[in-house]
Amino acid sequence: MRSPSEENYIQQLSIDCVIFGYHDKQLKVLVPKLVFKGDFCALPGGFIYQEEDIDIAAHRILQQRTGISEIYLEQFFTFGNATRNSLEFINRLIDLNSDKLTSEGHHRREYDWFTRRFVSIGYYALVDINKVVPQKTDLDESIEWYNINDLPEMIIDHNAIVAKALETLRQNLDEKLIAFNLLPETFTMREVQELYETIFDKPFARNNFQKMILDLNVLERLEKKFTGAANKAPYLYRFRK
Amino acid sequence: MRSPSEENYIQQLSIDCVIFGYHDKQLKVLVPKLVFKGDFCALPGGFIYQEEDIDIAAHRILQQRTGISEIYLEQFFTFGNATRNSLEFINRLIDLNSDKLTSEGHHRREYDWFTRRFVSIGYYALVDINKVVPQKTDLDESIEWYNINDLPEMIIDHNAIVAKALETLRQNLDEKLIAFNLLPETFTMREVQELYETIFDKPFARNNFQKMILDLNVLERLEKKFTGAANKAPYLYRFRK
DNA sequence: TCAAAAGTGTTACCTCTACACCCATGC
DNA sequence: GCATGGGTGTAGAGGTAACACTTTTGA
Repeated sequence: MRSPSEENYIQQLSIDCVIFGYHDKQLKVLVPKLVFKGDFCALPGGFIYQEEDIDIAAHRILQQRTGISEIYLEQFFTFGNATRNSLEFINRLIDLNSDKLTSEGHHRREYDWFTRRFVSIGYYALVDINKVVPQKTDLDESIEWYNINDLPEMIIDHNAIVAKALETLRQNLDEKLIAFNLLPETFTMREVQELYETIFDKPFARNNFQKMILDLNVLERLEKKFTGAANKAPYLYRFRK
Repeated sequence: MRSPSEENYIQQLSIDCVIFGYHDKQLKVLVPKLVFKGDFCALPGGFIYQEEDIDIAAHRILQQRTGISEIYLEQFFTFGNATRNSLEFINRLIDLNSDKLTSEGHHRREYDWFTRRFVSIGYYALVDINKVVPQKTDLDESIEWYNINDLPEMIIDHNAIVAKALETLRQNLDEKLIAFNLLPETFTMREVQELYETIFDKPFARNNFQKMILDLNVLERLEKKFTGAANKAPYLYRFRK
């Protein structure tokens, strides 16, 4: 793998992705941790090739990290404060990892590439968490799902980027009917409701919620799902586009 | 004034502004036409200094073109198709203006700067059209307000940028109470209604509209406005933040 | 038979809409 | 007085929220 400074990327422009998943009544975000000492966490991100649409670049980055190609993806905001650079982060990283790194030749170019001020285009993705096998890059020590309320501290403004992504997700959820991207192929009405309650962090009345969702006319009712529990078996539903 | 290629700008990143005004029951957009032969129109735009927030850059560009500094301004989308470059436009411009231009030295650098692929951050502004004195730059032959339904053909994807801006404006209008930025300091209820009808391109019932707007609790009722017409004088209102 | 959870119905309430009416103004 | 446009009131429609009830399931 070549270094960013050797690739034919647009300079000082990056893409950062907030990948939302849902499991166990928790909204989660996929966050890699870098191989370097110091517990540096950063959103999955990347750069844009000279001849590449930004949407395509975002898809490429997403596929790299999740292993799946059909992903719901939406641009939501572009972050461009002048202070958005990795200088502080990179210097601390070098300080803590001086054994592995030298600051000459090749590394010098990398340093110059990474420490400049970047403008970053934010995308959020909604994925079925069961279909994703998180993929590490060479630079990742690990990549994990974190509960959105329990995110690690991330570099630069990445925590703020997640906050803005969540805000946009809430605004778009009803209008664009995108919540189902977070669920598996089939699901019960209770699961939909719990997802909504998690995203909006508030309860919904069960009967009214069911009515509201069914009135959207986007769900197909399938057979019942027998769970073995001592109660009426719920129907399964499938989202139809 | 120095040329863009000589300034310390971020490369391949630009800002384009859709400046909305309102007059005579028409929603208008401020569009400059370039000095060169060939009727080239382009949205007011510019570039971002290395040490400048993108919001500040947008304000700077706006102030340059409108002469006013307190402007309602909002980022709405970032346009980044790989085909977004001015190559075709610049070549046609040079063809048509070969008498004024040479392609050597200084101009060569300019050519290289302008013909690369650009990613552009879109902002829309809402201004009181009476307060604006449109300002030409060195490169503008003219700068004029165009009805949004009667825009000239603009370079690259600028017409599409306006369309997306209008879409966003409609979405944000009610929630963010920003329509009043398009009106003068004081206005009648009829003027507010006509503005809304223009933006949404549909009629509203007069009494219900009044109730809806007053229920927002953001207007202050002032004295009556006697127009000389043979009917009841309407109240003036002021928007209070 | 019972508890738990799913499905459905019903009513009260609020909001939005359409219609109606009255008021001020200048001719 | 009268035409014109502005301001306000009100009943009906439609939608939302709260409550109630029935059904299914396995222990």
